[in-house]
Amino acid sequence: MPRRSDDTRAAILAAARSRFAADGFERATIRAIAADARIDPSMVMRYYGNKEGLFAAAAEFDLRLPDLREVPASSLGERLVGHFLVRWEEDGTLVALLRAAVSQDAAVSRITAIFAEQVGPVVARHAPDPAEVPTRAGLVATQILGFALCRYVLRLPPVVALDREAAVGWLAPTIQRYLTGAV
Amino acid sequence: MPRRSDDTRAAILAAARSRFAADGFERATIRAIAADARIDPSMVMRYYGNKEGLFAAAAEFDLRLPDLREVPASSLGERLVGHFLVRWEEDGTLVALLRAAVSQDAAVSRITAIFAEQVGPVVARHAPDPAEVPTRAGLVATQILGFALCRYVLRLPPVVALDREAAVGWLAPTIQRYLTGAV
DNA sequence: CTCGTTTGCCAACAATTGTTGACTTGATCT
DNA sequence: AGATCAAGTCAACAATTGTTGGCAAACGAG
Repeated sequence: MPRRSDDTRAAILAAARSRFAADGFERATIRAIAADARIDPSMVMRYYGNKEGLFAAAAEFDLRLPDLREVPASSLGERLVGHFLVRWEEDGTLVALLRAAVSQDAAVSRITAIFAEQVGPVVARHAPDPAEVPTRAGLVATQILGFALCRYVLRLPPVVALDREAAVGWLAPTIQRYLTGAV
Repeated sequence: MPRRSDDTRAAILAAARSRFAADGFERATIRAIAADARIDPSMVMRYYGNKEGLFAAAAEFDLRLPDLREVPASSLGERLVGHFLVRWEEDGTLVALLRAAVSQDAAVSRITAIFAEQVGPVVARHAPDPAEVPTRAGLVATQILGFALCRYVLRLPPVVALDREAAVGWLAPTIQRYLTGAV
């Protein structure tokens, strides 16, 4: 059932995502988030319990990986990298997670879970050997998260300068090999 | 000339590196660092000015990349990845830099500088086209930093589980292609 | 309308933080 | 020995933080 405070809750969540993404967990203060949402800081506590609860709510995230069963195995890397790039840019949540992860165990668990539960199955469907699935998913994480780190958090100039096409061109073969390449 | 306080200064720096690496910039408090070094917090201020000054001193870092001019171009990736892994594990400074980078502009500049000044020349010596050097160095950064992030900061289980040999086996071809591969 | 519940704001608390200044100890040099 | 200066200790400040409880207004059910 819809509550009268749903707008406020949503405003808090949106402000929290943006602040967490921009400043990380500790530097994003509840007072700043509340100011962005134009409400009193105490409302945040009422609706989300405490700062960690707010983060947990703001860090809810679905990669929305498409169904790749009909995609030829050889263009898997390309499709995956393309999807990641789009998803990363349209939703700041992943950046918030990444920024918070360095000091927030909850964020680490969330990232771990995302790669295990959402990327894992895709890998499982195409990896040569089931025993290698976690390793391959982990390797995919190293390249995808590393690219996101350099592009959206560190903002290394040459990595920021890459357009989407070039980024896919460089990263896709890497992901492809981590998914299906020989050990 | 050696000062009588050199031992104290070194103890502060060591404690700072370890705390920054373990907790990140904001959660590593001066009080905790001083306690580790068994001195008064005010000594930190006296010798390093403020917290940022302490971090700047603690984040001094040299990759110590070996001279790779005589290495055959084809085993460049392998040598580089191996060196990175060793360096990363013997010195916590890089992890401290990585952890601090999400909220500390100084750390970002330092990482940017390290890759531009220390990795850049290696790339320059082997890249087909000089114009591509920054891009290629940036790509190397995405994979190397991504691996370090997943292994030492996030501690993703499958990435932690890789032994050095396996890690080199997986990453070396990626780095090799970013260094010398076709665009 | 009336009552209870929800929503919101205000002020304040306790803890922690980086940082500062005054004071004491100890070594070094004349 | 006495003077000088670095090295170290102690206590406190000012600001910021997450968090709490009380109170006023708005709403919805009866």
